[in-house]
Amino acid sequence: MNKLSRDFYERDTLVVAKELLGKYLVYNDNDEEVVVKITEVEAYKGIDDKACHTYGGRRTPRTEVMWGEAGHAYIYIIYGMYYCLNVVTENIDNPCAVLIRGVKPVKNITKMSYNRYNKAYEELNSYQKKNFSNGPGKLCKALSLDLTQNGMDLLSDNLYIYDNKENIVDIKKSKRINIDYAEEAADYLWRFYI
DNA sequence: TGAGGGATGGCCT
DNA sequence: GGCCATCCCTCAC
Repeated sequence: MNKLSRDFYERDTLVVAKELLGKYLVYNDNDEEVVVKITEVEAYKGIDDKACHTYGGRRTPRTEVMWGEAGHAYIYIIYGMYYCLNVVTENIDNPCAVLIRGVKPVKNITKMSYNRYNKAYEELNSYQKKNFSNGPGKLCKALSLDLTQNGMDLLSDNLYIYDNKENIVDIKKSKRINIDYAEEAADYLWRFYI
């Protein structure tokens, strides 16, 4: 098992974001292991990035984890109803993160399906299967992540990312999603997907 | 297949 | 009091 090291996360956010594609995210929930493959991410580059929660040096209870050590999970509530999972990057006091926007189930899809729809995967309709975990709120629901896991160390045994040694060749990029308020930063091509 | 809109509540000023 | 790194349903085509 090639669990990603602290060094991996303590680097430039754009580099980490791209290299997270194809990696496997593991969550041990009550001794039931769920594994997914990361397929879509976005980079949020700290105090100079108008789309970032820490833009302008904002440091609040919500963003506190981003100001800390790289390799921890930053989870927040969005639109009052959903959770988003981020990975903290760069150094302490340089509050950057990578948002995990999409994943594909690798192991224990049954548990994920019950988390998501309270149904077996085989019972889902084609729309539900197609949109199973292709969004930040959806993947948190599928993995059963909420604020309980905020700040969790990704070098722990409960929540971590490992390198499956898959060769990712064709990385696509685009503007980040739903950050129209971010002026010129809304045009940066900091969304990466495979 | 895509656009349009409602739900919903914590966070921050 | 306004904003928001979303999701899902509806409806039209």
